[in-house]
Amino acid sequence: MRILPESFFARGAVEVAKDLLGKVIVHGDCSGRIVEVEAYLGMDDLAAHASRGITERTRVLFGPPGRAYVYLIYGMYECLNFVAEREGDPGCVLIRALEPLEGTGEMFQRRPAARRVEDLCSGPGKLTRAMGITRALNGANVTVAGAFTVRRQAKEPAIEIVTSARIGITQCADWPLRFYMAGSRFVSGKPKKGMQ
DNA sequence: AGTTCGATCGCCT
DNA sequence: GGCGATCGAACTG
Repeated sequence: MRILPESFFARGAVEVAKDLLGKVIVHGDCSGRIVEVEAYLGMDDLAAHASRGITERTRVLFGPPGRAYVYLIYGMYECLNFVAEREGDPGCVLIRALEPLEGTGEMFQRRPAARRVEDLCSGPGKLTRAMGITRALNGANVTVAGAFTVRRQAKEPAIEIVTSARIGITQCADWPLRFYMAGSRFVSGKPKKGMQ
């Protein structure tokens, strides 16, 4: 698998978000295929942290692309984003769900509440816990060889992308910036019968 | 210095 | 389908 270069991330957040579907996040011995993402834009997107301007927390969003933006939500969960756009231009992609590939034993140890593989990484807070991704990785460059990277498989299966509104926000709630793989059992949400 | 509330999850009904 | 847990960032005075 090849590491995605910085140029992959140096594009519009929506484009990067859609193209990240099917790519593989590797952290240590664990890896997972991205099946659900959300795009967060710049100043006009009031749901995006970057819309409030540069602060200690959001600084990495205004830096070079291909960096991890990891922050704490609700006092207990971490969320993983990858910075998009060119340096100085904010925009990022929130990773919402993964299909676990390698290291599932380690993932179950970190998330004893998960009963099935489908529950391991089916949400932004779940996947960071399962993969062992914390704020210590905030600002990390994922485009260079190391323990934390995003990769492209040699043979990428064709995927169908479904678009919807983003989840759990109040501002700009109707913007169609959530993307997920059609038919995947690993996306977040309720285990209802029928599709989402 | 104090307050508000959030890009969530898991347990309960 | 509702709600409690739990804490840091950002904003107010």
